[in-house]
Amino acid sequence: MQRAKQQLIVLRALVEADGPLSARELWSRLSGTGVGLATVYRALQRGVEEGRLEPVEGLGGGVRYEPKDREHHHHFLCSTCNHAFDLFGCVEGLESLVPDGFKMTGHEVVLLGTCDACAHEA
Amino acid sequence: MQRAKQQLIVLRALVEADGPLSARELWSRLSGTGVGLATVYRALQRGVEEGRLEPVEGLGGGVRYEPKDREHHHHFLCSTCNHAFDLFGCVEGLESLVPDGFKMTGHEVVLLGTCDACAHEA
DNA sequence: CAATATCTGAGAAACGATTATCGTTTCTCC
DNA sequence: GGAGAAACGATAATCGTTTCTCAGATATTG
Repeated sequence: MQRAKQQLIVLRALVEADGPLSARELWSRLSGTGVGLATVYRALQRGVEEGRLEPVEGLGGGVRYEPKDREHHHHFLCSTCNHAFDLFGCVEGLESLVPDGFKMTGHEVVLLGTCDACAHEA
Repeated sequence: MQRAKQQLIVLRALVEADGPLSARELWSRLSGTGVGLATVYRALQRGVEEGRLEPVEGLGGGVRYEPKDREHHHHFLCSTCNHAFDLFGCVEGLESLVPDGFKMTGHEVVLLGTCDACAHEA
């Protein structure tokens, strides 16, 4: 088996994904490549250290990761397949929610529902 | 020690909170009452089963709970003290983010930053 | 008050996610 | 090609969270 490029395989799979992936989601997409779960974690950890990846929490169960060079966006979480999709665009009216004395430095928006594929099944 | 009302103590503490609490956050607020962590989990589990409580995920680390009878609202997560605060009001423009074929059934908005108390320290 | 069912706190156990360890393989550089 | 560094996959160890177990306390019913 070829080595030393396993971490690149991991990062490439993340770049090609249409949304943030958890370590295990990523690993299951690499079945057949022989890449071990430990290597997936190593690639994610290094990616974050080097500033290439961004950990994404708040999508139900565990941390997911996405490339850091994406434009500002949010996510859609399918409650059937539990997959997270990138959504481009943003919302308005956030500032009016902030209480006096609080300082907002960022925001997250998650839409919940059913993705296209899952809506057509059932 | 008085018994049989321990679960009420737990639920009351949750109602009085200004945001959703995790099991451990709730428990630490009850130090001095003698209520055990297991009882906190039991009260939370029963509260959810009976429809009184709502689990809230996506606020960084573990599930939090809040009374289900609150009006539609969102949360502010202080990145210093890690406390979650309720925010009343909502935002506009969510529908435009939904991709074709997807069906949105709900949404979550989390504002990140520093709460009033933490902003005045440092 | 007695019999029974429920509730409780403490700690053990289970669980999933992540990290550390190990012997081996591959890479880099000369 | 060879030496040393780095990366690899498998699996064990760790960590925080949640659930389970158990003996005793409390409430309920009659």
